[in-house]
Amino acid sequence: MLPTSIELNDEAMELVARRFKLLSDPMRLKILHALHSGEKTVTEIVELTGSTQPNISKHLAALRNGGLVRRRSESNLAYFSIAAPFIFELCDRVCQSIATELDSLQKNFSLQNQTK
Amino acid sequence: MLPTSIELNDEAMELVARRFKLLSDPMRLKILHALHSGEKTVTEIVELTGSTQPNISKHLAALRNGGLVRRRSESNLAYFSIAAPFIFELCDRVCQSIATELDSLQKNFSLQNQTK
DNA sequence: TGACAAAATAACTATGTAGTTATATAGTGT
DNA sequence: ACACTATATAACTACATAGTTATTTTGTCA
Repeated sequence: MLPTSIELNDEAMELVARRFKLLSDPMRLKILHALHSGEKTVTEIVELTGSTQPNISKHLAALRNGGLVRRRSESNLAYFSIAAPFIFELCDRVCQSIATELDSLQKNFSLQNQTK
Repeated sequence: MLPTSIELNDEAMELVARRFKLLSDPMRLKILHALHSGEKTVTEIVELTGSTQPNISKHLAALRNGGLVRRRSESNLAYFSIAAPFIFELCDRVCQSIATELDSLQKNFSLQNQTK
């Protein structure tokens, strides 16, 4: 019987997909963006994102569960911070790809509009 | 009235999130993985992934719509290929982060089991 | 034209999840 | 103990989407 390298692959894909999934929501991206400048309390994040407290708490729980943020308690405040800075590399790379595509769209548009 | 830099930000977050979302599904990752070694027909991808033809066609449409793959017609075959190779950089980076975390888990486990 | 194969699409089901509202928990200061 | 604030959790709604089955479209070849 062959070793199930296919199944191992499936598990790996699952793990990777789950990570990307954490980054595939605009509100979670806003939270991570808010934390880019340093740790923040839940209330601060609520204000920065314009969302509601329960919603932010839930997203923070997901991000924490996925290992992307860290939580620290002080008095009755919860301070959250980035635990996996590499996510910003990912975001930058994606932004770059988007910018490149917009650029070439623009270029094509110009070419189309050139008088020969 | 202030320029709505907040709203622009929201749009950017949407764009980035949508890109990550394409990568947040195991089956789509398997498809992209299958295309890593070169362009493939739909039927070939179906066989490599073990999924069904309609499911693969739908995922391919999503990936194409998101600019990640390209489609080429020849006779009555549809050849798909990678249009945005940078996605492999992203996947590699994520895999790396997972590996690092598994490593440190392993290390912690060893430390716990050390006799003093 | 008719039979066949490849791929796309439609309709449907089932599941996941973002956001809301209401409530519970926990820490602080009086 | 009480009031107050910060955060977490529960229950719910609404919507998106992965996968399935059935059907349609399109090209090839006889």
